[in-house]
Amino acid sequence: MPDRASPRISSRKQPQQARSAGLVATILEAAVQVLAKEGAARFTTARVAEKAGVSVGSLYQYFPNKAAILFRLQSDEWRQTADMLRAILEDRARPPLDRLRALVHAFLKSECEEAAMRGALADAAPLYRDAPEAKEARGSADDVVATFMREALPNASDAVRAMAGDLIKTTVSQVGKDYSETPRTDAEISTYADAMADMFCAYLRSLDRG
Amino acid sequence: MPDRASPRISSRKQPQQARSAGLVATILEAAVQVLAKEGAARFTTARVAEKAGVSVGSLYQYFPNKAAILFRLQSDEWRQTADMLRAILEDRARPPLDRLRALVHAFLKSECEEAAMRGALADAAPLYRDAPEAKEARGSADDVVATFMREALPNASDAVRAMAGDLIKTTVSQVGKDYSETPRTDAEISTYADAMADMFCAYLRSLDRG
DNA sequence: TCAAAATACGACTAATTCGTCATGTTCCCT
DNA sequence: AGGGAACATGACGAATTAGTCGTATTTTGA
Repeated sequence: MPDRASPRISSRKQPQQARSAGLVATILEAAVQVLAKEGAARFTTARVAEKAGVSVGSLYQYFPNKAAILFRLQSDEWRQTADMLRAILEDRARPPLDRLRALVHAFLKSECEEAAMRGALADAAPLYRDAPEAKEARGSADDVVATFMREALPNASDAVRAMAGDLIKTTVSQVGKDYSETPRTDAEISTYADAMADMFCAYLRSLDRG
Repeated sequence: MPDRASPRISSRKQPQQARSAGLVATILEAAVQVLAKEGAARFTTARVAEKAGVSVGSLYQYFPNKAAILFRLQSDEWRQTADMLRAILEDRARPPLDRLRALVHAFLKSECEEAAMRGALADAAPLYRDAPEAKEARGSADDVVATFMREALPNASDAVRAMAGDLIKTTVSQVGKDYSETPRTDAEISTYADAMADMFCAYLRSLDRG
């Protein structure tokens, strides 16, 4: 239940010359830094512009509003991790549960990197999450998981598969966010990932048996 | 990474006459409604005061700032659900895994009630979560879970028990929040709770075996 | 070369918000 | 009854913020 309206978030205009393309990149980099260092509450267009060494006016020429910058950052994150996870899940050479374990490790590790920025981005979620563009993005991971679950649970019903897939998806994503809120060593991350993977594997095996 | 400082959040003064005690109650009720109906972004002291039929000045006599109201709401929630969950986990008459299942059901159901208000409260978390008072509250659930894990995993090592307890705690809490973000029927909630409980049970059984 | 298009600038406005304080009202106790 | 303490009021100040717009500068292409 964020801001009243869900204003458009799409790009205002596309950069056409080289300098403006660079400017957009500069703004996004500055946005990441402001978000990580100052937090969601102090993330303002003015601060981003200043950090980028650019005027607010220029900023608003390529982003219609503040939410658009945040959405763009979130979008880029999603694309990046989605690609990574898809590559793991679709590698049919490995047994399904192996892939699941690899996925948990990769995801948890990725969540723990740039944790400050990701946390602040989550804090700012109310500003962009209700935009129509954001809703579309959510649905894209579903088919990949569904395909995977058919391989992992050949003997289960569709309903069970859907439920299990949903549960794993939600668990990995939400627990990952929570876990990454405090700093962790690589060893800790790996141990925790193994525990999560153990849990999923035990669950899927029990489902597949009956 | 919320607001710069973590200002005091404790009560400014205690109500001493009956009318002011009632006033505090009225304010809290109004706060719940504003939070649920308007969302975190539009939760302001002025709006709460208006909804309560009270002046801002009166509000600030019992709450030092806006965060204090939010923290109080969150605090009350925590106390309430913590009591409920403790009662379930400590009922030694039932087998541990039964209790765990009951806990998942109770928690998920509770999360899905007043979901709008709880969601908004979560959105506002950056405002109060770094206050010292909030940090204390977190640690209280740990012993209950630890005790339970000793019963549920008599054959496992302490390290494994701690990890499993942490994982279950985090999963229930985080997945519960995520799941309750969209409206659910009782049947859906129950099915999902069963799936989660199945997962935990399968995990704990596999841990206890080896 | 030069005009038009694209880009960059930053002072400014309108709106919103938190929290205070001087003043008025109600309650309690003797 | 009446005096002091507790309580209640709401206009107001100070601060912050999102986004605009008229102007200046740079690039492009003919």
